[in-house]
Amino acid sequence: MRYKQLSDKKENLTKHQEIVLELLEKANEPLKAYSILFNLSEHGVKAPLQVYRALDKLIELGKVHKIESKNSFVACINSNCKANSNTAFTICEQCDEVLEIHDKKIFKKLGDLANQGKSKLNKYNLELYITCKNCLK
Amino acid sequence: MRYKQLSDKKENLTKHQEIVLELLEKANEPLKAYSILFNLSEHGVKAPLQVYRALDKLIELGKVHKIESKNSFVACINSNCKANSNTAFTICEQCDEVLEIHDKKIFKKLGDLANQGKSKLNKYNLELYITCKNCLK
DNA sequence: CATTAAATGTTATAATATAACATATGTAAT
DNA sequence: ATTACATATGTTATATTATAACATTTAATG
Ligand SMILES: [Zn+2]
Ligand SMILES: [Zn+2]
Ligand SMILES: [Zn+2]
Ligand SMILES: [Zn+2]
Repeated sequence: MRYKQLSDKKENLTKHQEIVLELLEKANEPLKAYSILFNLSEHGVKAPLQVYRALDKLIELGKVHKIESKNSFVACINSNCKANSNTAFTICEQCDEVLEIHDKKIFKKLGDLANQGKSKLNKYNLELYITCKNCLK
Repeated sequence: MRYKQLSDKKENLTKHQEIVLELLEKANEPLKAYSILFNLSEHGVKAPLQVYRALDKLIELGKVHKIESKNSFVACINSNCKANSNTAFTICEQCDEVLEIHDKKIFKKLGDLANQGKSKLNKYNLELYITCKNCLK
């Protein structure tokens, strides 16, 4: 197996992958690809492709998720997401806060919705637009 | 109240709205906006905006849904979707078949996932990537 | 018919994402 | 260390998706 260390250890992300991930972790909110690009222009990231390639890899590693309905990206805060691309988020429509849903049974729950067991669930993408508890007050 | 008939009766869609909806209903699969545009160029639809405006209205009416992760649009086959923009689909990764999920309790089920009842679910977008029962064989 | 909201037409442009191809770098086998 | 190979980078151009801005038209209401 090639690139064993690069694949298995998070410390061995490439430079671009690392700074994109760091930026997303600091941001604590979804960022758009071009916003990442502008933020990192001082660090040698000069073209959209450099951002998209880093994002693709980070998504593949489960370290970043894409929020499809916002064309935005967030750092994963759930160590269980390592090897897949499932995403489940709440998004407050008032304050834009985005939180990753933690629910150990979510895969089963969503699988049940799929087709009463006749089909096989591979991956899910769930976006719940809410009014968060702070904004409800 | 203005435009009462236009708002309440599906027969009173505007011309563009009607032909876009008809195309989507005939297609039986998700179509992209520009594919709709090219398909309808013979019917006087000549610019992206004309498609997007019709789609926006149809989505607002619940007659069309957007599949966010595919930037595609489908006609609603569920008469219950009238007044909102909730979407729930299965998407077969092998054959690309897209089906709208019918589940009367889905709103409650997803609401439970949101935040143990501390937040208010307004709208959901669920995309389940599956291998459908035909492709499993 | 005057008022108003909604819909259309049109041109331009913004925002998001990928193609294509050349070069460089890290890993493993000989 | 040389070769082979996969992955990563750099760069330019282009494709795809979506909206801004503004003028004009159409349809319902009173
Ligand atoms: Zn995660
Ligand atoms: Zn909020
Ligand atoms: Zn529907
Ligand atoms: Zn299938």
